[in-house]
Amino acid sequence: MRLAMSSSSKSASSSSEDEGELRRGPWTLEEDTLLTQDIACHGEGRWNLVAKRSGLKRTGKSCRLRWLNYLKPDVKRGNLTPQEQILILELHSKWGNRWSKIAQHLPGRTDNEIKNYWRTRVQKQARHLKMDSNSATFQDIIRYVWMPRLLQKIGGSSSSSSLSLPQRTVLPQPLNMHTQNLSSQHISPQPHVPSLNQSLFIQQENNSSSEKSTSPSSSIQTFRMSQVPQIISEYPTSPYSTMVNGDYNTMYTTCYNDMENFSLTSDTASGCIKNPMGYCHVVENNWFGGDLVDGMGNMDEFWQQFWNMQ
DNA sequence: AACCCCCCCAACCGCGAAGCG
DNA sequence: TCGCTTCGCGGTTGGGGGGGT
Repeated sequence: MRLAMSSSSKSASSSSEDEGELRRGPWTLEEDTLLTQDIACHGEGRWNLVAKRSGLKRTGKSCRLRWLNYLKPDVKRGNLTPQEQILILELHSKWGNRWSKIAQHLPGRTDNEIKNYWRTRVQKQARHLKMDSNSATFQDIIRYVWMPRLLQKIGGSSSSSSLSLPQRTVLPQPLNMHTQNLSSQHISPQPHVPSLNQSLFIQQENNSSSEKSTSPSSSIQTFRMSQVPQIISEYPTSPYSTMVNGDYNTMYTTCYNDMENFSLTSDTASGCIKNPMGYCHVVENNWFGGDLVDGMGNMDEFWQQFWNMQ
């Protein structure tokens, strides 16, 4: 606990805070009550005044933060719903780290909470992928992996959602044209929700296997994830076809050749491969446990399964 | 049971913007 | 216009707790 101000702390006292020691650290129930009562009587704002008037040995700043992030009645507690997560991902791609602006579109959620979500969940995955979370490649992963996964969760949930996506939300929609090919599959995607495999993986028909991972001059084709839909639609008979024929023994290797590009190859080996061009992930076809609709409690679980495949 | 490690999130900090006399 | 105060934002920190060994 760091309730008392440590003597080494620098900006402990500023201007009008000389009388008595300022408290820091976690708020007590008594402090919460004092603050809540004061705001109930006098309203928000003039936070330094609130701090003095209520008798709290806190800075106005601290009072404001406590109220806005915790005590305010409409602050929503608990985990972010998939809908909220999608909204955050989408709005962040649009506005970057404008947390308060993003928070305005999530009623009851604070900028602090959204910022924490981004740092602890999203940036963590970027770190694992050895990517900059702002890189185009990682943005593509969010759009073509993460968001479809969340959409599946929403679509797969029978409960009605209280938060609907705004009209402008651009849903990931690669490869919808292949949905009809799934009729014989165990995969049963929700309407308009491409399955993860559909979204991401394309299979190389001539399996030239292991040397791909060691020779940068092999037939690896490199493209951005966002190009996948176009590539497939433009070259339906190319060496690549969508992975819809259910060869569940095939291993897939996703090779990130650099920060901006990646290539997709197939391989029969398992494990993690380093190739001279960069970092490779070997992903088993059934890395999602077979049925894409079932069993994914949350995105952490999703990523957990992803990394367990490494 | 004890210890360690890591993650989460509440709270803090610095700084620039806005407001005001 | 200036200087002071207040507000609000984004980045960072570190305590608590859960999970693993």
